[in-house]
Formats: sequence, C-alpha cells, structure tokens
Amino acid sequence: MADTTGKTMLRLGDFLPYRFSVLSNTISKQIASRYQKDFGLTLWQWRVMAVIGERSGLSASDIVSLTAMDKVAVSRAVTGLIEQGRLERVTAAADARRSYLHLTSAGQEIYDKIVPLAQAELDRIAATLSETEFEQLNQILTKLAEQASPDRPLW
Amino acid sequence: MADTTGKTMLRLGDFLPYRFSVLSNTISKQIASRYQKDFGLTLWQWRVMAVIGERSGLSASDIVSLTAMDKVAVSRAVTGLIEQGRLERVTAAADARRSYLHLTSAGQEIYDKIVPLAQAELDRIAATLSETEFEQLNQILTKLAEQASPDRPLW
DNA sequence: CATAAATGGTTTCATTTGTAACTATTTTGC
DNA sequence: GCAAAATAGTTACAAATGAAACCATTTATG
Repeated sequence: MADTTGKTMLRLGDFLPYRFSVLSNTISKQIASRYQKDFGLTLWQWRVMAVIGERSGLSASDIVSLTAMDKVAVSRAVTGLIEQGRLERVTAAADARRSYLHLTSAGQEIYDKIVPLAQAELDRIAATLSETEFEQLNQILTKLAEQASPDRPLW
Repeated sequence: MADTTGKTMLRLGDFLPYRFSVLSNTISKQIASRYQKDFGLTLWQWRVMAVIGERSGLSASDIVSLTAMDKVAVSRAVTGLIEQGRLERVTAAADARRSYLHLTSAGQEIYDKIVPLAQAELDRIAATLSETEFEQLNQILTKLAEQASPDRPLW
C-alpha cells in the first residue's frame, strides 16, 4: 500500500483485467492469422471444426452450447466451411430444423494437420512456464471461469 | 497420457489458449457493458482516460506506445471523449502535429468515479483466488506477455 | 535551403461483428 | 388436434474494427 495520498489512481499497465485482455488478444490474433494464412480458416471456423472433429454429428446449436460462440457466429462459420467443402450437413430425420455436421474428408485432412499445430502452441506456452506454473494457470483459469461465466451477470 | 490410440485429437474445451480467450472476452464484455451503461464510455475511451488520468499531457502517440491500442483506435477514442467534453487537446507549441491531452473537470470527475470501480473489479478477482494464486497469476501473465508480444512474431 | 523521408494524426473504405427480426419446424397446453 | 410458445437456424441491418491512403508538419540529407 504505497499510496498514502488517498488520491484516486490506477496504473492501467498493472491492472490485471487489462493485461489479461491484451495478452489474450495478442495470442488469439497470432493464432488466427496463422490459421488464415495456412488454411484459409477464421478462428471461428477452426473452432467449429475442432468441435466437430472431436465429436462428429453434432448440430450447430450443440456447438453453441458447447462453446462461447453465439448462434450467428456458428451459422456463419458453418456456411463458410461448407462452401469450402470441409464440412457437410445432414438434415436430421426426426427434426427438419436441425442438421448434423460432419467433416468431409478434405475437412478431416485439415483437422489432422491443425491438431498437432495446436498442440505445438500449447507446448510453446508450457515451455515458457515451469510445469507447476502451467498447472497453476489451468487451475486459476478454471476458478475464474466459474465466477465470470456470462450466466452470472455479476462481475 | 490417456491417448494410446495415436489418433489426432484435441479437446477444445480443455485447450488453454481457447479457455484463455473465452475468459478474457467474457470479462472484457462485462466491464465494457458496465462502462457503457453507467458512463457512456467504450472500453477504448476508458483506456485513454485511464492513461491520461494517470499522466496528464501525453499525446495520442504516447498512448499508442504505452498501450496495446493502435493509432486509429486512439484517434477515435480521443475524438469521442472530446465530443463528450471529457478530454481536451492543446496543440504543442513546439510541434503543430502533436497535441497534449488533458482531462477536463468533467473528465476528472468520471475518472475519480471509475477508478474505485476498477479497483473493486480487481478485488472481486482477487477474492475468487487465494492470495498466492493471485500473485501467481500476475507472474504468469508477465512471463507469457514477454513471449507473446506482437514484436516477437513467433508464436 | 530545397527536396525527400519521417512523424502525428485523421479519413476512407472494406470487412467483421452484434442485435434484432425473421422463416421454418416442432413442441406444449388446452 | 389446434393455437401459442419454443427451438433451429438464417438474414438484414447497424455499429465496430482494421488496413491503407491520406494531410499537415517537422526533420534529415545532400
């Protein structure tokens, strides 16, 4: 408590939410520009692919509830991926509103290329930190995410 | 190492950069919507105010080099703040391109209101974590920010 | 000291994003 | 079994953002 003046003061550069945001955006932009450059994918398209690659046959609204994307973003990403021939859509027999999404073989190929890259990103982060720091970070993110979820409007 | 199949796989929901990004955006949006609602400020406008409130008389390009904002964002934020009567601009005597920015008294008033709010946000985050976790998080962010800076294109 | 390069900042335009309204279909409640 | 509400997903439009071009002024160079 160095401030004995009582003057209202704030060092933006030391302010955790600010630093958090800057760092996160820096990382996201770097990842995004790589996926764009190497595969012609936006970050949202990649996230959709990542979800479907992990579990084929989910619907767009499943993706919405599984990720932090909103339905418009998912819809647009899906449309783009289908145009690119990386995703296909099968209308559900039981419910004509819904459709099941699958990677095409072209999509699967790209997915198989990106997963190791993503893993390498993670390794690079892990390499910057000690092993315990890496674990701590994961734990801390979990704790914070519980508090900050958009459901709980208080924050 | 549970995956003995060798199959390429990735759990997006466990993937640290993804979690990081989601959390950061959640927090930023909540803060931004509050500043918008209570003060009519965008997040960038607030950041400009925060910098000038901390050190009056800096120029727009000083802000650019001090923060992660680009010059267009700063220019727009400054314009908005001046329109709102919260910031004033004094052309530098020595260099007509440059101008020095100061909070008006209206601006100072708002600044004095927001600083405690920002402090309270920080406290809420701190309260979610143990004291050591909070310190760990700050340390980890520092380490990561060194690696991830936009200058170092590798990441 | 005249011209080229650099700097501070703004404007323009294309792209992205968010919100709300909308269509189509299915489910619910009576 | 039918109207009202809910759900899946898309479309339309406004606002935010980013990149590049652009002024104005100052600094560097020959």
